[in-house]
Amino acid sequence: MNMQTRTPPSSLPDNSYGFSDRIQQQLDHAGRLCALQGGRMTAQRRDVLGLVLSATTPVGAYDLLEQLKTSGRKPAPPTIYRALDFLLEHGLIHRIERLSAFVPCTHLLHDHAHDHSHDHTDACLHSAQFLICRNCGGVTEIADAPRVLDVLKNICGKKNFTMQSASVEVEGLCEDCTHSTTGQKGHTPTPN
Amino acid sequence: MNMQTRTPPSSLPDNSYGFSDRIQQQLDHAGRLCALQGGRMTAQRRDVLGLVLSATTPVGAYDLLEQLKTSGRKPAPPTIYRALDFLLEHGLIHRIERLSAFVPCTHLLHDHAHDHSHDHTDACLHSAQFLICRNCGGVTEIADAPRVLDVLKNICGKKNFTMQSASVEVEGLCEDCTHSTTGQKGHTPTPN
DNA sequence: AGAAGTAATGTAATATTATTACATATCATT
DNA sequence: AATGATATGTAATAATATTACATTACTTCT
Repeated sequence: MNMQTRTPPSSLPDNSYGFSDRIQQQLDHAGRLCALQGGRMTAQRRDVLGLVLSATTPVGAYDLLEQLKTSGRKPAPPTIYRALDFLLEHGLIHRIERLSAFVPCTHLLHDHAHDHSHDHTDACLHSAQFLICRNCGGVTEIADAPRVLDVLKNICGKKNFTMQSASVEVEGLCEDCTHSTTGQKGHTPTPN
Repeated sequence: MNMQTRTPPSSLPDNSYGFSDRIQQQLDHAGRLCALQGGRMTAQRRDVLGLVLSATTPVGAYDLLEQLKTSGRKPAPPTIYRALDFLLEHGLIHRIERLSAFVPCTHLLHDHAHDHSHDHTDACLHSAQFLICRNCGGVTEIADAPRVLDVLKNICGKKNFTMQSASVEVEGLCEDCTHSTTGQKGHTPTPN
């Protein structure tokens, strides 16, 4: 292996990055979700997901690459892209096309008291809607808007188009940035 | 200048590429539209738009670059990106984020017997919806689906999000490709 | 027409994002 | 332990996009 990093050895599962308890819970939940789909949540993938979960705004692949380097690994682009592909395929993250960057699926971010795995899979796999703020860079997933997807399904039905995935990206100014006159990156986007 | 190309000098407006009559009409219409917005439709921009109009599937920036080289010019990337930016800003083309490629705005493709300029500007500027076929590469703009945009506006209203632009991209199989069992790129996408 | 200012284009270099191809290692099962 | 499948390492390169600065062309004003 190559685990002679500065991070102290831990009995917890693979916490090379000192992820917060909350994020570790999310990671555990993600692990369960992808196990259900027959996927293997390796340490590498877990770390990448953890980094995406830790960010307050979408993260680029090469950003992640840099961050991964601070651990004991020396990853190259394919490493990160493979991890991202895996996470995308299992609906754990989404790609924001307009930013070439990645965010966690919102379902991972909320409470996991009950088993919402079915909801998650149904709703998130390869489809998502986002509000992207041009000022603060914050991105909000609008998972509570099934209507959008319904309308799209309807249209596709009429046109005999077989929908496999869909993305909706709205760019503009979030509530906070709309009201701030400063024109500066005036606030921290509401964290995930 | 640099107009010693093989293309014979023409009395028609800048038809370096031998665009069809239909495309020239569309180009003329586009010229009128962007004049209304105070834009200058130069020969370069016209040629780029013509090439986008001529393609049956979305075209990448570097594809266009190659094609432009066959004329008397020796363009570099900024040339093409500037032209594309101009055309985007004036709602004459759209960018398909998932493909990093460009298509003409559907409003240019249909008949221009009457003045739909207002419709065009309202509807196309910075917002569009697409069905993207993974098999044949064809892309259909669904301009007849204001409902999608309405739903989005509604959501943004509730969240106090100021929408500046929106894109909806649905990926899957078009009607023809859904029905063809071949698994091959079995047909030419319905032309623009 | 000539001068001045603005808008557009040319050019070289480089940044950013993503993939290919092939070697090695790890895991799960027998 | 041997096998096959899955995952990761590594080097090279492809594809997409931007920066910074020089030059040219258009427009307007006198």
